[in-house]
Amino acid sequence: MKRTKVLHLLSAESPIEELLVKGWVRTRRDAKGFSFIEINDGSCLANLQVVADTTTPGYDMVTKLSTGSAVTIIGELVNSAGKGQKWEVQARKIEVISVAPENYPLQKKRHSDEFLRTIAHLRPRTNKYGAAFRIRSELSWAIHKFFREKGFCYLHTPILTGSDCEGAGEMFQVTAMDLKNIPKNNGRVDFEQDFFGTPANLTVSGQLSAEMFALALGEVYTFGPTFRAENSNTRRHAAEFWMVEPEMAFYELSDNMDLAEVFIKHLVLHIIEKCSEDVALFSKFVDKTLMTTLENIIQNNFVQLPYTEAIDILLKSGKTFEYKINFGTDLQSEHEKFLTEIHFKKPVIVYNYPKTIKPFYMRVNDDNKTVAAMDVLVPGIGEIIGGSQREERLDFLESRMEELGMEKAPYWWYLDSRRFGSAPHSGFGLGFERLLMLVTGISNIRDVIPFPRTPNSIEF
RNA sequence: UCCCCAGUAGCUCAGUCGGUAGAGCAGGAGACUGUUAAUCUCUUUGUCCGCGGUUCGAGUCCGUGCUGGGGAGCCA
Repeated sequence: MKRTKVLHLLSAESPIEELLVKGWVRTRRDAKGFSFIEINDGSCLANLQVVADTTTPGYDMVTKLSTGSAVTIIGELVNSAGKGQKWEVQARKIEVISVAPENYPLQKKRHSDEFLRTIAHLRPRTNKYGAAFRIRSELSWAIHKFFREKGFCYLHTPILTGSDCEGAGEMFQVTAMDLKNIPKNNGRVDFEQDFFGTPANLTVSGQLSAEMFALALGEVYTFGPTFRAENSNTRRHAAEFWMVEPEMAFYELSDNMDLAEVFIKHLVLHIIEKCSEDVALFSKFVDKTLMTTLENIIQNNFVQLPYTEAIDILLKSGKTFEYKINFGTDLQSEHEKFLTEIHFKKPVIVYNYPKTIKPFYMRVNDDNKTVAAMDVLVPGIGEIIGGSQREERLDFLESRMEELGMEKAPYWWYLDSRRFGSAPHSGFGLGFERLLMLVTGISNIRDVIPFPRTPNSIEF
């Protein structure tokens, strides 16, 4: 007999005479002569209630079924005689696959997120984390679906990179050298003897590679792991996270901003529709304002606000900020919060930042003071997307690199794209985990990553 | 890296003025019931984070280290 999943049983249209279901025991309630066993197999949030009585083959083992035990049930799907569920399984045979002993760490009660992080290998067995990781999966699929329907190519950019100054933060160095016996030349590390013959790092962004493919395939996106060796200790940062980076030929900044908005709205709507049961758990137990927040994102136009106007609003707010704001300073958390949570109360796209605080590849505007950059800020999370129109003019790009004291030689291939058939193009990077935090209301990035990596933490 | 807070039973926590520790849940035993994180009775469990100090006496006060959390910076 073929195994049926709990998800399908609970959404059955009619009774089923014989079925096979396997899963893990969430809880067991004994009555005189029979027991209720709740089974979860991960296919959905809800448990399946199984009723077994003393005549059921295997019943002698039922009383030993503890939370976490794995079982096989053969039985019949019938309308439940009790309240609280439509269907239940009347067991005909129960086989115990394994019994979880009394020291099984997950109990039938609420555990703190901090404790569950210490048992990250077991926490997906809880309602909350099961829901979070089902949503993570669905959100990944939704991203691919969105781009596929728009005719984007999915691009795999390298994880290992020889570029060491992409300006996106501290990088993890990668080497095949014996660290206990590093080859030296005149007292310096001799990278010529390393695997690639030159220093190598883990990628901090696939953008520069993606630009090359956008200028060939038109519209591309990457979706993969990204690494930052920043010593960041916050609930919004991880050393290893996933980033979505679309890159589009012939897109100008406004096209870029419009895509970012449509993208986020599409994904939020998708999750509300496809994961309603899991989302309901989060809005009930994790963040009571979640549905309001998500509706707000779907229904309202994002504010598109030039950086200079953002500065004006902040200056005229009458609020005293810890960090003084004026043209040329970057927006701090407190400023982003003010704009998204107090002033506009919805997502805000700030664009045209001073070129002094943005990287070399962003397109310089006609005022020669600002660049065509844009950051999407959302209430509660802050920056979720950072992007720009890229500088497609070779002379502008080279003089920017010179201004910043960058060595041009390693970028020969990047500059080549501006020599041969250069064209306006734009793109952005979206922090996948931050989007997950947004749609679940989970406030710590460590709780939306299966096995999170943060400073001093690489267990599991 | 900086600032703040916390660390007590397997888990979540309480512990007054400094006098050698307690509850709920979990575990164990029993009762009862188409039960819903079932209920009721009985019951086991402690390196009070480590080290040092003050004191007749420290879970409690002081110093220090470690771990965790929140905020800031860096950023997605």
